Amino acid sequence: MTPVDRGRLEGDAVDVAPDLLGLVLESTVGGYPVRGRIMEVEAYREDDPASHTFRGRTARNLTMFGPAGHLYVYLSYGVHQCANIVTGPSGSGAAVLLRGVAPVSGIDTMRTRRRGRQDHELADGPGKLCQALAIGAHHDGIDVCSPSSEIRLLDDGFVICGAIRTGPRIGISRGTDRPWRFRLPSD
DNA sequence: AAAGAGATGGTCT
DNA sequence: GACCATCTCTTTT
Repeated sequence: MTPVDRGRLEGDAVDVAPDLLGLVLESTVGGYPVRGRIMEVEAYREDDPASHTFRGRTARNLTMFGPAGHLYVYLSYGVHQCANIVTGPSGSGAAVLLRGVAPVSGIDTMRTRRRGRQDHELADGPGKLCQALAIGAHHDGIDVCSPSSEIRLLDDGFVICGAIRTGPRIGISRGTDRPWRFRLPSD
């Protein structure tokens, strides 16, 4: 279980996105360690009409224009938090949306935070994984490559079995032709 | 099994 | 004032 090197995240979001599959997202919020394996992601970049950065810098999307390896957190539909890993060279306005993780450890904490749900639906959506890992707006901008961060990205050497599935992104109305959604089998 | 609708608030036009 | 990078519950086939 080693930290992910920032250099691995500095490429184009569309190339980095499938490389994030299988990595481990860890949260130590509240002193409860929780780990989930990244099963589904989507790439967003500045030249992309579906991206928050498409129309340039704003107060909200500033983190996406910053250095790779930081967390971009935003409020979706006024209800749910969504978390992204910033990618690309600094200033490129790109990130990878974390759409789903599978519990690796701390599953009891996840059950508490997502009371009433079956284990397979603890973190199988962008809003759900933020609930399960207790990721909030105050985590926007934190460095997931730093050992001292509450939210971290780790590599446990997991080897992907089977082909990565790709397809159009979910929940958007523009840029739907870009097949920038990536997921592991058995999600 | 699939489809529909409400919640709810920040962001941008 | 419109538009959401969603989730859950309810209703309909």
